[in-house]
Amino acid sequence: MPNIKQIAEAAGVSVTTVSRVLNHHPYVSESKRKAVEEAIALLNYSRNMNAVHLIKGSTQTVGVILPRINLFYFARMMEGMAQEALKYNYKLMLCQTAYRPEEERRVLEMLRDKQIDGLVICSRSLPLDQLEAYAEYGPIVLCEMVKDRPLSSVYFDHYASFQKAIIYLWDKGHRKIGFTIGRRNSPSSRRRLKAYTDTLRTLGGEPREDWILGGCSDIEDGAALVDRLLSLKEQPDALLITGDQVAAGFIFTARSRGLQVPGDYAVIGFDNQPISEIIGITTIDNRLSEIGSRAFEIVHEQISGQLNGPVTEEFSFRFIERNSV
Amino acid sequence: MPNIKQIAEAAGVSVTTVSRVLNHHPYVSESKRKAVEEAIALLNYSRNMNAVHLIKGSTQTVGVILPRINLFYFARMMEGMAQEALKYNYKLMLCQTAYRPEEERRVLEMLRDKQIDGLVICSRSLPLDQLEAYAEYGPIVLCEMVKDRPLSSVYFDHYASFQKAIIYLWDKGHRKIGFTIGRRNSPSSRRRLKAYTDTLRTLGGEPREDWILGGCSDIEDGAALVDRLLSLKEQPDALLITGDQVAAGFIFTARSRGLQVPGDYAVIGFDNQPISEIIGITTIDNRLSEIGSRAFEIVHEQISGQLNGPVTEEFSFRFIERNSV
DNA sequence: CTGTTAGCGCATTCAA
DNA sequence: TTGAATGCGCTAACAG
Repeated sequence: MPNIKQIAEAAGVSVTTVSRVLNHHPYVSESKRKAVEEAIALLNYSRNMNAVHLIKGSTQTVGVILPRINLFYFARMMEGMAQEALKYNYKLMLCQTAYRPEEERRVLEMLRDKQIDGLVICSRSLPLDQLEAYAEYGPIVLCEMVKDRPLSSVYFDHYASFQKAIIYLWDKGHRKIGFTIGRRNSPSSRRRLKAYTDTLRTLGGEPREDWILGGCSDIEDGAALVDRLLSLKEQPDALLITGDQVAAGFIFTARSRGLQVPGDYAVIGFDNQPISEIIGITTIDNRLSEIGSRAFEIVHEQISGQLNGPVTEEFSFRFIERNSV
Repeated sequence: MPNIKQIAEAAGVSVTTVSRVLNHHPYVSESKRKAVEEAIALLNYSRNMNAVHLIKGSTQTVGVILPRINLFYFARMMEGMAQEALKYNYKLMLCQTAYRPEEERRVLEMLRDKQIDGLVICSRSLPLDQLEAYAEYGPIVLCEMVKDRPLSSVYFDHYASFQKAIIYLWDKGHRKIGFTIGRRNSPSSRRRLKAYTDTLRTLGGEPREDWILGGCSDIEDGAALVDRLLSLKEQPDALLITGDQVAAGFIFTARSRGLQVPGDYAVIGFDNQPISEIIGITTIDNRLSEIGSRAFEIVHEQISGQLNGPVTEEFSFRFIERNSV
């Protein structure tokens, strides 16, 4: 592969001139530009971008931390980011960490080592303090509620949406309300738990530990939920299921066992995933794709200096009434 | 951010020595190693990886071309790749191209420009000839059947699986068989079309143009399929639906309209997606995750020189009989 | 408008 | 076991 010097020689100009035409600078005579372009074509030249990155100190690449790409929740966010990245000609480094702290740390180190210019964290296991230590190396945006830290945050209010859903169920006459979560100890799960406890207490209901059903991320988990519920001493009559795929798995399996949804169980799903419309699941749209694109956009604005300091943006949710309650 | 020179000064050694401890070379005295490590810790130093990439001529990064990450088919492959990439400490650059040729080309140029060391193409719109031109810059693996070209290929046999499914339907007494596809003109779709035509002709059946239903990628498309079918003059009584999400959308919507599946329509899905087990869809497992991980592995083996020249690997499929036929 | 020159931060040959 | 010197390929300040 030829380098810039060889192009300069072939075109009979200096490397600077070659660099200028490469970067579309003005002040290059038409004749020399032609000569350079011809040499480039002739020798099939292309820049070594690593040299450009080295000199510029940036890579036009943003990293994305998520546990698993093959979950609707994250795939949808990623899609939003990818669309945005395309606009600005940025690249996305996908880092599927499976919630392993050491992998998350490796990505943070990529930020420090200048392999990426910024970072979006969809979900994490590392404590905020550890993330914070890397904020000096480049913008970091979290897709969860974070305030008063050098980290940006784009999120949707899990607390308020849970509250809304619980009140809706309560108004429909349900008193035994349970809910599912993915990871037990994630920041979002903790917010939801708090909303569950607070809201039920306020209403005069009873939050119950055994109605908090962990480990529900995918459709199979929803299917397995039926048996988990049936094995409880006392069963809830309504469920908030965080993820419409999970809800769909539950509803389908429950019905195939002769249980009624709604009826035996009222269900509210989350994310307004396409399946929820088809099955008619009442759900809460938390605008994942928009959160993803906005997260990328913030990173980009911070990299390019249009935005200074961390920002926090809350997205409002949309309650969608269908036929599962 | 300090550089290697400053570390050398702080530690009272030469940059070479610093470089040696950075790269875990032997022949560094314990005392100097200590001094260097202390200086690194003290100044909070880390390497600028772009300089390393420049000098080494590689980035430990593999690009992935796919149209949309939020489709099960691609998310699953990506997951396989990501798992493999983790093993070798490689990074993955996700390039969601929406089948736009100019975006695909941009990724190929990244290969040429040394921003990525290799490339996996899950699905494409560019012709093979154009891809081939970039093969000299680094290993390219396609997830489709490609032979006798400087491109590697890991694929699952769409022809044989379609054939198998059609014969199965035929044996069950179905004579009016149609099928869905995503893009009309993709290489895989063409293979399937050929299998459809060949197999039905051999059996004495009638392949029909109006029973080839394009534009089916997601669950909503499956739901919409019901009306499309009902509006046909003559309807098929059996369908191959490429993607269990699509099949699920179809089955659910059909049933909610009072149609029977199986009964009014027999359905065979594809991919053995989790939803197919829950709904009981007869399907063909094409081992997407394995294809993804093997694709990455091949790129990696070729980058590291363990493998020379393009390889072609076919994965066998698995027919899974459930209750939709 | 153009070219000379000095780095960007690091790995590596070569000589000691 | 160590270090000086060279260069990876490119950009940009500077001088003309």
